[in-house]
Amino acid sequence: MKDSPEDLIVNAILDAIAEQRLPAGTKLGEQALSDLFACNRANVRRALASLAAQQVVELRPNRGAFVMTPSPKEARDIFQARRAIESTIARHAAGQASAGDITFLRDNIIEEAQAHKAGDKPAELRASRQFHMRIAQIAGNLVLERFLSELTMRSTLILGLYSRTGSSSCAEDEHDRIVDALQNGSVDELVRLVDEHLRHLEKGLNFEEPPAAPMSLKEQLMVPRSASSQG
Amino acid sequence: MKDSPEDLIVNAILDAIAEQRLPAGTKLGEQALSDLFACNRANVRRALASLAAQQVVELRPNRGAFVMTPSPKEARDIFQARRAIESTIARHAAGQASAGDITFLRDNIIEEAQAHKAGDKPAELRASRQFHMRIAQIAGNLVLERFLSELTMRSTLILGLYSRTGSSSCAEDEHDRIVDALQNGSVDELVRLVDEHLRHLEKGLNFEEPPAAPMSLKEQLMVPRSASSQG
DNA sequence: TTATCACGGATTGTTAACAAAATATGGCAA
DNA sequence: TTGCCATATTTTGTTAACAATCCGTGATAA
Repeated sequence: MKDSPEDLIVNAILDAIAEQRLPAGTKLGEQALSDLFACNRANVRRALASLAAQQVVELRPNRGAFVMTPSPKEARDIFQARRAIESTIARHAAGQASAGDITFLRDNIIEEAQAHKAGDKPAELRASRQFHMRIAQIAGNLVLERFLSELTMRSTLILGLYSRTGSSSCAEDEHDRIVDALQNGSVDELVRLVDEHLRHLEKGLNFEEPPAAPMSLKEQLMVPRSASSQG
Repeated sequence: MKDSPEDLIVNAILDAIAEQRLPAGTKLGEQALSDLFACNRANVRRALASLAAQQVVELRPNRGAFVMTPSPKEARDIFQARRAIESTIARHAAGQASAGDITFLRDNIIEEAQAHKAGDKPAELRASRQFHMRIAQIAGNLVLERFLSELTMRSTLILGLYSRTGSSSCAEDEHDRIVDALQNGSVDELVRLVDEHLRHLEKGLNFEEPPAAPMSLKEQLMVPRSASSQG
């Protein structure tokens, strides 16, 4: 069960993105990563290639690797894909949930609400993502589960770029009703709720104002004068 | 527009798999690949990491890379996922096809039929795959298009492992009717036809007899005694 | 004959050094 | 001060050599 150094890097980066500790556009330098994980650059390189294949990282030749910055069009595609995949997942998960699954989901909703109240954004995002992924596990289709894993990851990046202030709180009650339907085994109701939930999430996005992309630690501090608020 | 050596390797392997020139289980030696593509092993390694992230290649530590051998369960998951994704694609493609799209698809059907008659399996598979991928392009969702690309690739591997003899010929007429519905813009009809088409494809699989996996050139010739037909 | 074990060749995994490219720095002229 | 250019440093890309592991072969013993 020992993970290869490459998997370690991949998972660490995915976790960081899932909790919005790594915002879109962040540069992922090879040296920095190989120092952090105490391994050689070859492993870092393979890890970045894997992440690039999952569209979570952008590989610019001779420039390096950057956390992907989804465009509005990509955001639209991703949520459309999520509706397609999560609807199917819901259809197959309905009535399949064990008692343990239901307990997990109920607890998860509480956890997310508490994190939200406490202003702990990483914990809130992690919980929300776990909610969707757990239902995918219940459905039992590993392919759809993997696709959704990728899409929720990219959704987190989108949220970080385009979400309106405080728009994620409306989802709490929806998660509750989804578990109700999941437990009752009312398929059509469940599918409807999931689809609606995702539409609400997408509606909470705002593509008007620019992405406001922070690039790296250094660039966050050393902003070119014109973009600074100071005269 | 110049491709990096890594992309070159990835695409070459994907093409080979799509045309069933590389059967499931084939070993992809690093030396062999770096010789073939006249590049260093580092690039080969990154290419294999990308392919592994797409589940097209299996990376066994200290053993090497092998073309993925999908299990029956995986086959089921993959076709289930295809129905979910291609239904959605169909819904968004209906009525969106240009004249050029229709021409391409009609020609493609003829091409596939001719290849089938001529017994040219690679050409037939390539055409069939192009048919599905073109419709995905018409739908205009890059995420779903990429997912489908991966799924069709893996479907080809499944076909190579589990397909009954001559079960792929029934699909010709179905493709025709799909283009009809696509052209007419009759959404529900199109979705129904696509779903049915995929169910027929899946029904043509036979999981009873073992995969009969050829592993490498050498192993195809040097079969252990018990598996040989000669006494 | 059959099973086990040791050895040699081949393949994968790791590391370090080098080359090429891009970014950052500082100086110069307008 | 502002814009431009040459240079220095950093970072990515490439290559080769070395270490570790696995596979096939053949010898040995029951």
